[in-house]
Formats: sequence, C-alpha cells, structure tokens
Amino acid sequence: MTPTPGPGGAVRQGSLRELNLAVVLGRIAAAERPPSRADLAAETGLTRATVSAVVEDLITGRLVTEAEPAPRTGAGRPARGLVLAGNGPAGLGLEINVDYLAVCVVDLAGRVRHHTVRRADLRPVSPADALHRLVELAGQARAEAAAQGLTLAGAALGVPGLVDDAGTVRLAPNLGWRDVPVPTLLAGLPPLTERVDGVPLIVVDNEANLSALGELHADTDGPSSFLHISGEVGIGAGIVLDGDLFRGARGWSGEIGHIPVHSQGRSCRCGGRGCLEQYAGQEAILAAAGLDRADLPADTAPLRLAELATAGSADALGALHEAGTALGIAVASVVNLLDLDTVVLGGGYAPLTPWLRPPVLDEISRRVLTAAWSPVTVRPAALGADAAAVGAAGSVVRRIIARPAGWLARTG
Amino acid sequence: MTPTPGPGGAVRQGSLRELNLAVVLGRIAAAERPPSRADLAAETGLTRATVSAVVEDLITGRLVTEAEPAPRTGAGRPARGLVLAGNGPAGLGLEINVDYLAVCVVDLAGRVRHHTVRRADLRPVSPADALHRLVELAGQARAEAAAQGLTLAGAALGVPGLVDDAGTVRLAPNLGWRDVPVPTLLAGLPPLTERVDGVPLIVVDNEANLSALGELHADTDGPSSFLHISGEVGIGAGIVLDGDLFRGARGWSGEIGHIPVHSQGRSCRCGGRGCLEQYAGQEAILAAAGLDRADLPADTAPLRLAELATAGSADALGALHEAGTALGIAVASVVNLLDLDTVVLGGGYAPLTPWLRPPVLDEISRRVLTAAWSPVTVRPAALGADAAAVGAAGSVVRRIIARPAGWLARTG
DNA sequence: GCCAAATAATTCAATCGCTGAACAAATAGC
DNA sequence: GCTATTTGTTCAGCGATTGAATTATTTGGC
Repeated sequence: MTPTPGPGGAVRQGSLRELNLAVVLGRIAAAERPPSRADLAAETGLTRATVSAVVEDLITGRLVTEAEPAPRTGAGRPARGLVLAGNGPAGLGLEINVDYLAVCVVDLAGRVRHHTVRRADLRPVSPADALHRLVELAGQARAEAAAQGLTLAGAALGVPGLVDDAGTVRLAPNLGWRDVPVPTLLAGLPPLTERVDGVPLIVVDNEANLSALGELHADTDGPSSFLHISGEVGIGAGIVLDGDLFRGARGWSGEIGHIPVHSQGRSCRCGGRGCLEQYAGQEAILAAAGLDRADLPADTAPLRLAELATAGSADALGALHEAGTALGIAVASVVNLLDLDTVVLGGGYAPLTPWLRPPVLDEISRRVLTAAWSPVTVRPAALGADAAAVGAAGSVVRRIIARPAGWLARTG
Repeated sequence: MTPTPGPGGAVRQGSLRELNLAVVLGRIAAAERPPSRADLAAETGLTRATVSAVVEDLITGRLVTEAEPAPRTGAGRPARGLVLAGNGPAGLGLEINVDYLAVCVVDLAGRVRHHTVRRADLRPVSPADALHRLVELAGQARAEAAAQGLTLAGAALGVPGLVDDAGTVRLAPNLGWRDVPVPTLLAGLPPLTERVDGVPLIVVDNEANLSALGELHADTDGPSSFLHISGEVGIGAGIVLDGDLFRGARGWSGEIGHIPVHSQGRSCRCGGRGCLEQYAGQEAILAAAGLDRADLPADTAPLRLAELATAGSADALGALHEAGTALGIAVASVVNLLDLDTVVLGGGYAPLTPWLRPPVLDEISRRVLTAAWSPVTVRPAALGADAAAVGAAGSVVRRIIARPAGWLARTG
C-alpha cells in the first residue's frame, strides 16, 4: 500500500501528485458504492479542486470511469459516481500445478474476465515444456483480453514451491523441479517477455502466497490480516498482514508443513519427526481414511473425502478429526506467535472445513491464551482450487492500484 | 518508518515538508559518520537548497546539531557534519518486573543518559503501590534529564504480561496482575500524566516487545528483521520486521512459550502438553540442573547456571542442552513460518548463549528447509537484563525520529 | 410553473515548498 | 597568491494544493 517515493525515500514536488493519485484511487477501489468527487474530498481531506484534478488524471489514464447511474440522495446537483475502469489495465495470472495449468485475466475492479484451466499431469513433463504450454494459454488469454478492450499490465506466475528473488524455482518437490530459472526459460517466448515500468512483465511467486492474496482480493470487506492455509500435497501458508502479503527476509515465509505437532510421531522426509504434513497433508488424510491415492486425481480427493464424511464414514471422519487436530496444534502456534484473528482454510481444505473446523477451534481455545478475550475465526476460502491464478492476476492489479503513477506514465 | 500523512492518507502541501523532515532526520540517525548537507542531498535526491532548509528546521527544533570536528576529505570548503542533538527531546523508559523496577532516559542519539534499577520483590506489592514507587523513580529521572538539558518527550512502560490498546494489563501471571488499568492508576500522579501531541505521555507495552526494540536500537547496523527471545520465567518473543515491531492484530504477538515441542510431554498450566515453557523456561532449566529456585533471585539464576556450565557440571550442561533443543524446535517453527535469518537470545538466555546455541542451530538445520541456502544466525542480545527499559525509552525516541513534525510543532 | 435552497463540480488567483542556477565561503595544492 | 574544488546559501521559477467564487443541476416549497 505504501507508495514508493523517489530514490532515497525523499519526497519531491512531483511525488505529491503521485501519492495523491494512489490515495484517491485506493479510496475508489475500497469503497462500498461508487464515491463522488465530493465524497473523496471529504474522506481524504483534500480540496474538491484537487480531487477533481486527480480524478481527471485517473480518467484519462483509463483507470477510472464515471458510473452512469449515480446514487441519488437528496437535493442538489447529482453526484457522478466513480468506479474502477473495466477497460483499462488488467492482470494476467498463471499457475502451474501438479495436475493442471491455469490462466486468468482480472480487471482493475477485480472481476475475472477470462479463465482457463487445462488438466494435465505435469510431473513427467519437463519444466521448459510445461512453460511452453503455459505460454500458449497465455497467448490466448492476451487475445481474449484485447478483444474485451483490456490491456495486460503485467503477469504473475504461481508455482507450488520455493522461488527466489530472481524468479528461479529453487525447489518444487511435488512437481519435481529444482533450480528452474523460469525467466530465462521464458525469454524469447512472447507474449511474456516485455517489460513494464522497468519491471519484468512476469513475476514468479509461491502458490500459497498468491492464493492468500487471492483471498484478500475476493473478500474485500474481510479482515486485512489473516493466515491462509493451502492444503495440497504439501501444506503452505500465506500470511497477510494489514492488507499486504508478508514474504519474509527472502520470500520464503509460510513453510508451515514442518511444524512439529507430534514430537515422537512419524518421521518425515524433512528429517524431523511428527511434522504437520505427516498428519494433515493430503496423502496422510487419504491413507488414514483408507483411500488409495492412485485411485483419484489430487484435485478430486478433497471432494471425495467430503462425500464420505457426509455419508458418515467412520474412517473418513476419523481421518479428518486427526488432521484437524494436527492442524489446530500448528495453527495455535502461529496464532500465539502472530496474534491473528482469522484463519482461512484454502486449497483442498476448503471443502473439508465443516469437519476440520471443530478440532482446529478446539486446539486454539486450549492453547491460545488470548483466545478467551477475542475469538479466532476459522472459515473456508472464498476462491476455489485455482485461487493462485486469480491471486496472481490480482497481485498485478493490486500493484497498479497501489502505484498508479507508473501506469499513467506509460500511456501518457 | 512510514510517516503518517494527513487524515485519510492524503498528502497535503505541508505534508511534503513533514515527510522530508522525516527522511532527512532518518538519514542523519542511520548514518555511520556525521553527514554533511551535501551528502544528504546526494543520498536523498533532494536539492542542496531543500536539504539546507530542512536541516535548518531540524536545528532550530533542537533535533540536530552541527558536529564541531568536521570530517575532512580533500579540497574544497569543509563540510559541517550533522548529528542528532544531545540536548533535545529524550525518551523515558520504565520497567516493572518480578524483582526490580527500572527507569532510564535515552537521548535522540540513543545514548543512555540516566539509568536506575531498584531491586524489590514486587509480587506481594499491589499494582497501585508498585506504580507509585515507579513514579517516584520517574520523577528523579525527569529532574536528572532536565539537569542535563534534555526534555522528556514521552514515556513507555514495559510489563511482563499482556497489555491491551488502552494500556490495561490484562494478565501478568508472574507479577500476579490481572486487568490492571495502568493509565487510570497513574492519573493524578505527576510527572507522567501530561499529553504530548494528543497522545498520552505514557505508553504501556509488553516487556518482550520492548526488549526487541531495545536490541534493534542498540545494534544499529544489525539486521532490521529478527526474532528476539526473552528467556525469563515465561518466554516471550518480540518480532521485528523491517525495522518495525510487529504487534499483531491486538498487540499480543510473540506468545512463544506455549508452542508444543514435545506433544506427549509434561502438561502445562495453559492446558496443553509439552509446551516450550516446560522445557526452556527458567524454572524448568533450574529444576533440570538440580538447583532450587528459592535459593537464588530470578535475575542471578542465569549467571549461576553459566558458572556451573563453565565448570563442567553435567547436570547444568544436560539441562541447557535439553532447553536448547526445545528452544530450537520452537524457533525452527518460527523461522519456517516467517523466514527470518537472525535469532537473538535475550533476557536470561543471553549469558547462556554459548550452551544454547549449538542445539538450537542443530534443530534449525534439521527442520528448516531453506537453511541450506542461507544460514540462520543465532546470537546473544547486546543489552542486558533490563533491555526492556532501554527499549521503552528508545521507542519514544524512535517515534520522534520517524515523525519529527510532531515534536517541531510543539516547540514552534 | 417558478424560485429558493442545496449539493456537485469547475475555475482562478494565492501560497507553499521544491528546483536549478548563480553566488559566496572556505580550503588544498601548486 | 592564485586556481580548482567543494560546501552551503540566495533567489527567481514552477508545480501542486488551497480557498473562495462561480457555474451546473436537481429537489422542494409556494
């Protein structure tokens, strides 16, 4: 959210306009109903004159448009409502996962304008090949966006693994990737090689992080600080603090899967014992429920489990209780450490929330000292399985809203 | 660090100067050697003319002074170095702990200008009485500060417990406090009742948080993101991210003492089992080392343990190893979650670092996946036992440096 | 149906703070 | 003693915000 001033942090004369562009646009984006220029002036403390000038810049830059049906209130000249433009810049979101590729386009207002999921087992496919297929989908998405009058302002790619600052995937165990230099592999493959505002068009990030951002985006009046847990084969968490993703010193935050929950329990491939993943990872739950993982694709497993649990299968219920307890122990540690009041169960956990929530809440109320004063909410994610793609596209849009000056400078 | 613009986040004409005052003052505070106006202009990108104007404001506001011995380099007119003033505003730091009261005064440059510790067992003393004694010490500190030409610009009080936004101590188990409304009790007790800049003069915060801030303050060229762990009777952690204390949704972050490390282990008063505190808390370590807690005051216990360990006592070494392992398990979870690269052992842990560090590092390298690529540093805190008081005073000073306009508006 | 009150948005001179260039100050080296 | 060099200040110019006045557009009362 913090707009970046000039080099060295100093605020130049021109930064003033840049900052106010961001403030006004941010208000328009966050508003419940389309605000008028006068509303914005009252909210921000700026003069109506200034707001008018700022809004004019935003309108000519295709970031904002006037809403036709102005909200009427009483006497006086009717206000003209301002909304985020639906024909300006848009974000391209990409996702590579174990058994599908996803691409989507999200406009400034957060609406998903295009969405494609292509199922394919990507484990036997080489990284270069997988990226090649993805670029093909991206090309279609770009054409579709153009047809809708949108201009892609950037792209973000989510992968289920650790990504460093340069965009190299250091390790994606479930995909079998190791030290894959995504930007290099994408070089020469249009349409993702351009640069926008000095920044490469494409940003690579962890899937769990982007899913958390997607949640923030999807539920705009939800809390701005929460823990989002993606339950896939591995377990990843995205930490959103004050409306911003917390990435850690090197962008590797949220590795929650190896928090020890049963210290003398099953040994884990990480070298520790009793890691969360051994009890609440997808394979562990399926095994405990007596299901064979080979029988069903990873993305249908949670739904199958939910069916069984609804039908009253003792094995399934027991497996979910055990998983929920383990999850609760880990979540309690996180809540104690960060004092968050909302936990979102995402990815494969979302459809299982009815069964996971009770044991999770149970462990929290037992272990979190402050839970007595202010309760912790545990709820399912608003977005579905491919939240990461939507979150990726949303992160692009988000950056434009936080710093509109960069976009405006491009178009002139 | 982020200076607060006007209401609604808007940047008014005058905010420009406010922001640049903060930028320039921040640079002077962070510089290795006294920078000249020209240096600041080069660093920040502002004009020398602007920097001169800003610096003039800072000098007349007694925040900055010109250093006499200017650092010479080559030809040309000699620069005049700028340093934080030693005769301007200062922060008052207060601490109430189980067996002592502490008061200190820290000037803008971070120098401790006054420091008093009064030993007393405060468990049998009523909160009102304890605060009364503290106010007495604060009065002496204020007189002392005035004698040195300093003006107290605010005060912060650290307590070993949970504090809410209003400054009420919700729970301080080791002190026996529950729902103690500190600001109310202090009302009517000068010299801590005034208001500065609309904010009450005194701020109450958790001791572990303030100790972490003290560490940030004491080691200015250290990293700006770290985990600071205070090992007292309870175990508290302060999380510093990017030079700012992370407080959580309600200010109750850092409750690390009840992370489960041995799930089927000793049952804890919190209701869980195998909590960290049961293995690495001061009482647990002493018991494991075969020492009777009643024999020695809490604040000398760590030193006694260090003596025994140095002398090669098998009991002491075993106790420290067990504590270090438990601590390592918990710290590994935190590092996995937040991706921090530095862990500071503070409070009672500081003198025990030589024995705690190896098992902690051992658990980290075993459990933290990313530790292979970038190692985690574990080191003792720079400040001693009453780091909280210094950190409290430092937090006051820190606020002035981050937002000098407030102070300047007071003095005119 | 017409006028007054009310609210929204724009226009314009004034002002505040930064910029850029010219200038004064102070020192090292030749 | 003179020149090159760097620091810090002065001053006109300019961009962005401000505040008041003006225009635009509707509701409500007579």
